Amino acid sequence: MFLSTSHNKIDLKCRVSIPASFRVNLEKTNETLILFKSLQFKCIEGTTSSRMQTYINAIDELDALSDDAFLLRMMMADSFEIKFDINGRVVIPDILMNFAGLNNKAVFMGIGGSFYIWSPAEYENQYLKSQKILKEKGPPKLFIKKKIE
Amino acid sequence: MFLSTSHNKIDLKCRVSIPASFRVNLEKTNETLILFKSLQFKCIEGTTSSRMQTYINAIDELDALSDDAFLLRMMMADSFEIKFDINGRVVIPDILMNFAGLNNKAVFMGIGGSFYIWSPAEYENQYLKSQKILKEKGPPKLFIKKKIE
DNA sequence: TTGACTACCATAAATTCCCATGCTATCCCA
DNA sequence: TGGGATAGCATGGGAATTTATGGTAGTCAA
Repeated sequence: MFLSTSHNKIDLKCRVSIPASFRVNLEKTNETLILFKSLQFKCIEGTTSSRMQTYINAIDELDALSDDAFLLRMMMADSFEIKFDINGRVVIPDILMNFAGLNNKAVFMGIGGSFYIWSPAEYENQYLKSQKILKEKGPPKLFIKKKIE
Repeated sequence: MFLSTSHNKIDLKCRVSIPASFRVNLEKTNETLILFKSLQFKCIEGTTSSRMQTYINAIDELDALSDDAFLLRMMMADSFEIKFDINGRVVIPDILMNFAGLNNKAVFMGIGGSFYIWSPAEYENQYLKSQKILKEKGPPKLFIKKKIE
């Protein structure tokens, strides 16, 4: 489970500390870290090797010529298997730095099965957007249902 | 089940004792504690890891582009897996301290499957509000029905 | 031989762990 | 039934560990 949010610094070598709780989550299951371009947002998505494998398997299930299959393959193409240094830091590939508009700060946002890496500005946007939706539409249906039961 | 209310002190390190009865409830089922921003109130909500896992699983079931999925992911980002010290104390993350307006006192309020942590002032507000509704509208229908049966 | 990349070392700050203390509720026996 | 012993809980403090981050030396390829 990837949870919580934290703001870490990216140095001149594009190195950044992965939050300790995320690292523990990976080590616990002996998984490697995969980083790739988010399909929905201007951010990097990080996940476990095994979860990535399920995406790959999903492609085989799809119509090989479908748009979905096409998109998933493009996603794979910009995926990177990432190694940690002894202090729990990783180097973010240039392609991903540019894609997410990252510079010298990264916001790590755990979302359960994976996590996002945002630029501070983009993170702020998304956070405000969520507050707006919450105000206008209220909490998710699922959440309300579960609570009453 | 989390029941009853208690007032505990938050020290300078943002540590606070979780009421013993809540702790027993977690230990009994070997669950870890998750704290997150309430979606409805200006307070922290506490729940079990397994309950949080059901929300996470739900995200995969939802339309990934929907508002509900978006809000649930944001909820994960504002959730923290919390460890106890040997005395049953936890550290409340800064983000949650600020969100709930907590300072040096916390009111724990069990509500069944989860519990709330309020600032004393906010708790007082909510309590008065509930008393007012009770006076004007009487007890909830659900409650009356249960009692008669 | 220069530039990029990797592996490792160093350090300050933050966090965690554990021991100690005081309080309160409970128990037990005279 | 009263009063002291006991156990569990809430809280304070400080030592030990971990984390985030800066830096350097070694390595490989162009």
